[in-house]
Amino acid sequence: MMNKKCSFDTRKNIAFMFSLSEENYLKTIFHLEKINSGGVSTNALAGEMETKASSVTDMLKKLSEKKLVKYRKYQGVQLSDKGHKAAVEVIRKHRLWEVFLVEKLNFSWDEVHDIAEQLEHIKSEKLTQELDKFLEFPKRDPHGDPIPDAEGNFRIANKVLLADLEEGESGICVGVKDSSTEFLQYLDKNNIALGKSVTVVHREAYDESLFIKINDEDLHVSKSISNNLFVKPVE
Amino acid sequence: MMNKKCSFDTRKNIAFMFSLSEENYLKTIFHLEKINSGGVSTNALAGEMETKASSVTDMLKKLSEKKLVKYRKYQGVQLSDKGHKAAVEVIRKHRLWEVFLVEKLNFSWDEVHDIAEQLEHIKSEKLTQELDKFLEFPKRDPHGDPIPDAEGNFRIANKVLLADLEEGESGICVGVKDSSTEFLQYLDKNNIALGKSVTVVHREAYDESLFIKINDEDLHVSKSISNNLFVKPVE
DNA sequence: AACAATTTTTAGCCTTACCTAAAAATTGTT
DNA sequence: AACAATTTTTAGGTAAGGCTAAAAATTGTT
Ligand SMILES: [Mn+2]
Ligand SMILES: [Mn+2]
Ligand SMILES: [Mn+2]
Ligand SMILES: [Mn+2]
Repeated sequence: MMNKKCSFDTRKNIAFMFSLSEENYLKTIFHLEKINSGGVSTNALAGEMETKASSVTDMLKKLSEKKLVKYRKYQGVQLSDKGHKAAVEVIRKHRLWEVFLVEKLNFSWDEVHDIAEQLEHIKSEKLTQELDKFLEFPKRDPHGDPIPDAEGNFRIANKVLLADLEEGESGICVGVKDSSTEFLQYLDKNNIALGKSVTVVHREAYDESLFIKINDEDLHVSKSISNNLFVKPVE
Repeated sequence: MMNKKCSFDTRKNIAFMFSLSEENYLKTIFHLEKINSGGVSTNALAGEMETKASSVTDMLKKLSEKKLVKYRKYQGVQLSDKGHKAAVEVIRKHRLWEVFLVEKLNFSWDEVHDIAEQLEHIKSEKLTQELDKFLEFPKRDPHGDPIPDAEGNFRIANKVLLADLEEGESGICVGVKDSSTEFLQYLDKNNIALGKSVTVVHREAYDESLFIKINDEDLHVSKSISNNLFVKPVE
């Protein structure tokens, strides 16, 4: 018995199809599939969503009934085409709103994620399209993550972790793996920003820390830093 | 036992204080108080919210416990100072987002309300402030309604219904009472827009329809039109 | 192959925000 | 004042999305 309360989006949009919670699950499954491709586990999902495994199982059954995921008991879950499409749409909105906040409203890159978590659930296809146009179809969000186009296509980037560069190699900072306020503020503090060039001068074998040159200055960064900064290798 | 799920707004904002539903009730009570000042009835609220009186009673108890309203059984409800403040904040956000949609994203005034209904619930004080600044502190939304400032102060306007003008009197269109798509599209179709000057040429006594002059053209409008268009009387 | 550890599911509850039906209070009419 | 009509509240339920604790399935280790 479909509840009415649907004041918006009755017309143009098939949207309001998915609840806020469903959208968050889909998005998280999407992100986890990229890491351990081949079935996302209930526990992994519970960890990422900061909820309990039993709650995840409940939701997976619901998503499965709606044909958004392929789910076999005890065997983990995968997005269906329909689920994939829905997840990408949410990610597209999240990243567009992040660009809006930084480019138009003077937010810094460490302040936008939590607000985008809310804005990504606004239902209006026209809004998303017009926002995209207003922002002049940005290719990447403030953290260097790619923004899928209206058809859901990502342009994938040639990027590696700073940690994976060899001694003597250089790269351009193009993204962050960790978008936490803490990490982003560390980067700000040390004058590391997307677009800047960085060179690995020396790798300390014992702790895998790196001595790097950035902004013509020398900096010593731990593995936990180099492992969260993406660079586009130069040459 | 306060449920955690509060991923956003843990820091700066005391917000996430009110649920989406609570905010909608507060907003609706605010609007109804302006009409029948002196206690909003359960039924009026149920009608406006498209819900049942019993549901309203439930919610009024909750709002009352949270000190957002003054509620005495069978005696209707009034906003407390705290509730008033919360309602105004939601209305401020609603109207700012409407301005954003029209001014920046090429929406027309009949398309923005439903999207603003969603956006008005986004929690971030900084977002509201920056949006206000980005829009250059607009005083009115696309329908002519006043936008409260950050302190919650409305600039009230000198406006009357077109229906209340006498024969021979003129006014400038400054707002609409009915913001429905249908009414706004009627106005568009007949070239009536905010800022335009209108003169009452003749009032038809029988049906209270008006023969008006607008854009140098003659137009005959029914009472249900003249009763939903606000004008600022000239002279 | 057997047992232990871990993961996942089930069963049973809770809260929010709705609902219907019935009871109670208020209001209107004679 | 009495009765009827209307409004409002109460009582009891539902669905979504959480939770805990216990049961079941899978995985790892000997
Ligand atoms: Mn983000
Ligand atoms: Mn989210
Ligand atoms: Mn509106
Ligand atoms: Mn609303």
